[in-house]
Amino acid sequence: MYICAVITLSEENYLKAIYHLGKRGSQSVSTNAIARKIKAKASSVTDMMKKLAEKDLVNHKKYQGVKLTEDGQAHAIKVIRKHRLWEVFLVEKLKFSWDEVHEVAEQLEHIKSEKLTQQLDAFLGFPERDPHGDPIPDKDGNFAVTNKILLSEAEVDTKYTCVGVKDSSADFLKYLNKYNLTLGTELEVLSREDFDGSFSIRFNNIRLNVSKDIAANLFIKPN
Amino acid sequence: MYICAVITLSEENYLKAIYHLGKRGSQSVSTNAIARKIKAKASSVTDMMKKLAEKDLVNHKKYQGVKLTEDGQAHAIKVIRKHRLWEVFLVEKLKFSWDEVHEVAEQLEHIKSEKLTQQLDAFLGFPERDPHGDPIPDKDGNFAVTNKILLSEAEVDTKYTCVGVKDSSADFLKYLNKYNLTLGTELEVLSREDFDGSFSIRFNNIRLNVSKDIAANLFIKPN
DNA sequence: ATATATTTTTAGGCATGTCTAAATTTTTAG
DNA sequence: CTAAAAATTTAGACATGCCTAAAAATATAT
Repeated sequence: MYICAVITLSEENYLKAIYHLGKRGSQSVSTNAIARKIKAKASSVTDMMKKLAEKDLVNHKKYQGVKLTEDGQAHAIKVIRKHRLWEVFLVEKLKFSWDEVHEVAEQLEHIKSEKLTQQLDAFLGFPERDPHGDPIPDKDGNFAVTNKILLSEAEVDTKYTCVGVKDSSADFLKYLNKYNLTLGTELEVLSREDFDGSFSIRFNNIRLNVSKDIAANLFIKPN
Repeated sequence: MYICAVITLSEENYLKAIYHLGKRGSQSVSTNAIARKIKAKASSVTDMMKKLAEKDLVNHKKYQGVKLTEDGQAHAIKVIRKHRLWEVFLVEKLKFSWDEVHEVAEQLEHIKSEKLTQQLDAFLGFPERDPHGDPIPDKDGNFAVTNKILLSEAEVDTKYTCVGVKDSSADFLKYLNKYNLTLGTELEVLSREDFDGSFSIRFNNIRLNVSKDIAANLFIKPN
């Protein structure tokens, strides 16, 4: 068995960013996109890409962006698995609200212990999704995919179920809390305004107008 | 309220080391002692002591060692609180054995989130001791003290209860596992050999000879 | 008391991960 | 097609936290 070089906390954050930006690591990602995500300068990203390429975690062609290698993708998925498991733990066991978990999970996702991850998974009952509706990879890196769409892409006069959020910033989640729009809520799309891209929806017997920005961050699936 | 400067992971490890070496931070600790504990060179310790002194976490008199300030002690206790709470979590909830928890707790103790610590404490039922018998500080930094002694200091022909371990290295704990010598076990001290400092003890109806080294690492209290 | 040994500090160097400023390559627009 | 704009990389710098080697202070032993 081959000994995996130590991957630092910083490197893990880059791998995760590249994974998310490149649609699960399948696409090539630009230096600038990574810089925005990581909140670092492009030059810092280039430096790090050289290091990750050296470790065979990404393929880097000068001026052409990077793509995760098999190894890089596998590692990114491990970090994401830990992040999402910890989120479930925080909400289910420690009574955190879904808008409070992200920051803490960002720290916990870097804890290195195979046994910890496995046992945590078992303790939580092998959950399939985190509190934001995102799928949790299993120990082999496989995870469920749903035929989810964004509310902004929904058909009018159709019924859906809310299954996830694209943006899990506290502000967005607090908005959903305010209107009791939780995952699993059934909703009907009543109309769409061409002028501003806003939607009128009905759920729990209330009618709500949501802006284009809200609609572009809420995942739903047809009933 | 005053804003506490960020304390790095490395700084936290030094604070913890000084706390343990200086008998809960009450005594002055030498540079070399810290270096041994941290497994770093004395010169690195001096560098770090300057930084900690700058942040008012230790008092450092040149060539005279360091002592924790109130702030430094309070912070060390917070780290120790987290370390011990996570150990309880790993053993009670995730089925870790007491000889496996240390390394993982060393990572988890640095996670920064007041709420996480408080909720974890509550989730575990506000435990008073960790799996090795060490007291867990409460949120204000107070913790139980027991009149424990080392087996090596025990009276012959006296009955005691095993309440903790001084050294919690995996090797020592595995030795105790082997003989089923768990915390809470009642034992009788039968004799002590002047020649090698070993003890003969009886517990669970078995008789066992333990070396000086074992005796110097097992805490007991009189029944 | 003084020479030797030990401890501690200083000085200078190195890797990590970041930055700014300048140079280079690629993309876009006229 | 070429000039300007945008993206990317290079070069050089800095803070952190560690190191080695040498100097300084303290402790120990005869």
